[in-house]
Amino acid sequence: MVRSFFDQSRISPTESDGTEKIDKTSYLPAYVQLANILKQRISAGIYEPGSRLPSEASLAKHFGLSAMTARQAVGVLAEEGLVKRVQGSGTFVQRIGVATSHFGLDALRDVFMDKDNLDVRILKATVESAQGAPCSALGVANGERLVVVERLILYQGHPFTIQVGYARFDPESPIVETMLDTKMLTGLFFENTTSCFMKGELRLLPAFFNEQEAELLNSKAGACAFRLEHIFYDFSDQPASFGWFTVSPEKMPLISKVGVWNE
Amino acid sequence: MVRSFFDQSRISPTESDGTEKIDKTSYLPAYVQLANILKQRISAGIYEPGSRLPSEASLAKHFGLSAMTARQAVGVLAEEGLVKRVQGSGTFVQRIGVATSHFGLDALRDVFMDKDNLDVRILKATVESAQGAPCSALGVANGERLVVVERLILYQGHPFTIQVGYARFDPESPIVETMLDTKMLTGLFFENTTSCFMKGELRLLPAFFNEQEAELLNSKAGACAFRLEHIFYDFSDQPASFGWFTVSPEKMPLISKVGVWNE
DNA sequence: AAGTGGTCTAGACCACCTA
DNA sequence: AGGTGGTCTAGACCACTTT
Repeated sequence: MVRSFFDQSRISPTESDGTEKIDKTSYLPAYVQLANILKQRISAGIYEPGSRLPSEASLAKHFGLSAMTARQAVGVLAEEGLVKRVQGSGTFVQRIGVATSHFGLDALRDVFMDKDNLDVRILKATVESAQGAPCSALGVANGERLVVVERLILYQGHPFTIQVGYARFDPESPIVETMLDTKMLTGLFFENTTSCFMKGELRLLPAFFNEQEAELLNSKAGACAFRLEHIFYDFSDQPASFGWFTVSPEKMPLISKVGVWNE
Repeated sequence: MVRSFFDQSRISPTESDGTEKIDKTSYLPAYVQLANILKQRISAGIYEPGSRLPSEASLAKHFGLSAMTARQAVGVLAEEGLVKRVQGSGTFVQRIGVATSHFGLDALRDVFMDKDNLDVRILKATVESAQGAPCSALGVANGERLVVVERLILYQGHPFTIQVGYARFDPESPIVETMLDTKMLTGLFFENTTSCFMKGELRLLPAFFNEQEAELLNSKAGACAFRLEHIFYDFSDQPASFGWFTVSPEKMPLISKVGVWNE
């Protein structure tokens, strides 16, 4: 059997003796303690990938908890993707793999939240005829007038990203008002403002810097970059705004951990 | 006041009359029904961004539910990022923005799960001297021997992605065994196999196809692509395997929806 | 002190799967 | 039929924030 290389003694030098208890006086909630015990057992190979976890009822009984608390513990592992619940059947240990993973825009959020160190320069703010991607993204006829705004966003004094934004040209629209606001930092596409959008769609794409972008962002033309496209919809579900951020992968690393990391 | 363009009458043509009830005979769980009511109120502007949701206790009372059930409903919105809970203070409606978002590798998962339509060709399987990225990623000395495997993965008969993988050369290691297995599909980096890794780290990068990749994947050299790097660690927390997938953005779209989409 | 989210209990019933 | 996860109740106490 191939797995003989990975028998228990080799897997888990710090063997788990099965005597783990829940410390009800601990500041750590019981469900977190149980979740940690389960994680440790998974990482030690006691619960192998593909196998079934003890039922929530038996966990509750064994650890002296109520069923809801045991369930909450299993829920932690389920949210982390370590385990998969199947109604009527059981909870099964998942094998780790590249596809069970997701990437958050934490780096972007951290930068946008740190308002004190943010600065914005308007590179361009005009009205143009619609054509190409913005035209189809906003669902407007070719040649219709669109507001175009380009911004250079600096973080801690250094160029961070370039944003390009399009919107239908409507003098009464507060979207256009906001787009043309020079204090754009407190404007669209950031959490810290009064937004008039209820939903949006983001798309992450690989791209490379053109010469202008490379110069503005202190990079090299042709270097690879992320392009984060965004479409926001207004209250009548019409696409109201389209645009994208261009940012280098160094400034927005997309990293994801899978499996058991905290033991 | 700028928001005058967005007063209630304009926001919500299908006004919510506040008479929503929980149908306890419905097949839809009560907490889902309440979550939907809350979402609708948010999308209708009844709960504006930044404002506080009714407390879980008052929701429970108003809708005739127990506190736990009301809490579960609010939890749905919290998981979706529509709302943020602050202990001791309340639950607040979040404004939508680019940074409150995450991208899953659904497309990759769908392909890797559909084993019937998958095919793998080994492009290369050799032992080389370590240098460069694989060398530092695996934490081995320059010049140490590494197993290198390159695979072309086809989906429904068409080239889908190229994978390159490195591992320390250890004749006894089942990792190497698995890497050199020509039936690699049922091998490493996929969920549907016996894995000997307990944790891994993924990194998503922008890249472009080189000539070989472009030819194998029916694309053009210089076209932008995603590069999904992966490092897996063995039971002693040593990096055991390093590699990456190269895949075109058309075949692995990374899309994320934010805000209220189901009304 | 009052209100809020966070945890927890000891039950209960249901939908689903497997034997 | 029995086991499993999924939902739900009606309480309780705690930690934290606001007043």
